[in-house]
Amino acid sequence: MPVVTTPERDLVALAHDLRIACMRISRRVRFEAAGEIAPHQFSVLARLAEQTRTPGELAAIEQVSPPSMTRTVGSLVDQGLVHRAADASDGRVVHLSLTPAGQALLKRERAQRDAWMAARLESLSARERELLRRATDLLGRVVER
Amino acid sequence: MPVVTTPERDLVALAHDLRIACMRISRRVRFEAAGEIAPHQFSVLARLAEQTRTPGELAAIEQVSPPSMTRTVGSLVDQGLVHRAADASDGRVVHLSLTPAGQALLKRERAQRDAWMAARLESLSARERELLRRATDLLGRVVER
DNA sequence: TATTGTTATACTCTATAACTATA
DNA sequence: TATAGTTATAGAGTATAACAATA
Repeated sequence: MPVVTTPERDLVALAHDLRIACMRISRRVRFEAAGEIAPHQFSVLARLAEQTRTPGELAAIEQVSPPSMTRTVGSLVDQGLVHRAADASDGRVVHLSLTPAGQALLKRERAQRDAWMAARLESLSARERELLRRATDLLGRVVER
Repeated sequence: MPVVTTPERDLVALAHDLRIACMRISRRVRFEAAGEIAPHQFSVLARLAEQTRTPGELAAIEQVSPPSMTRTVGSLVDQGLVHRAADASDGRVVHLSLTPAGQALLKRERAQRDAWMAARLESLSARERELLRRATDLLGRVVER
């Protein structure tokens, strides 16, 4: 029986294989380069590294309820990783930012994850790395909002 | 100031960007193609689709404690997605497998995830898809055990 | 009255320790 | 005595509902 190859079929097959590859890498990074804090805490630190945010903003970005974010932030504050600051003009608002310890921890975690990934790529040829370089740029472009 | 580019630096930069791209895709698949069951339940169904396994094997593979797996499996059994069977010769052992409903649910979930990914790739040219095809194969080879 | 954030309470997933059944 | 699995209990993370403070 001949294999019928249509563009649609190719696309779905590629989508499947690519998704599996990405999710497998993601899973193994989280498992094998697991660090000092939980994933949801890491995620919040990463958001706060971009810019100062309020609890409400973080809850929306991370798609959790405000009470959950209150709890997560509270834990990070207790660990000395995040700083709470009052707003100058609106007494309801809280501004959250990373402490130096929070910045240092985030940097360590990221280095650990990058090291895991780099170790997988070490055996590749220059040509293969160039292929992945271009594929990475393409992926970034394709999934951006 | 000239940019100094060493092979090591390139490798780490690629590892970082590639890791970020993969984890972002993984995250968005889980968020935006979220289905009827929780991620840890999905993961167990996927393992049981490969082959019949015992609770202890699943706990080891998923890196959770045996009691946690007992609970997860219990929930899946209650939902009619997984079947428990006694071992013929060893009364302590339990064999777990997917029910038809479990197989169907797993198939639906995977189709939903693939559809999300395929939608991102739709706008790509044939040349770009070929690039991703080769990158996907490379990734699979690089991270395999 | 609307908004921001927290507290009250409950449910789920996780873990360690203890227990049951079997080998 | 060791192994496979479950039950007992407790610790996080999450959710909805109710509350406090502020605009």
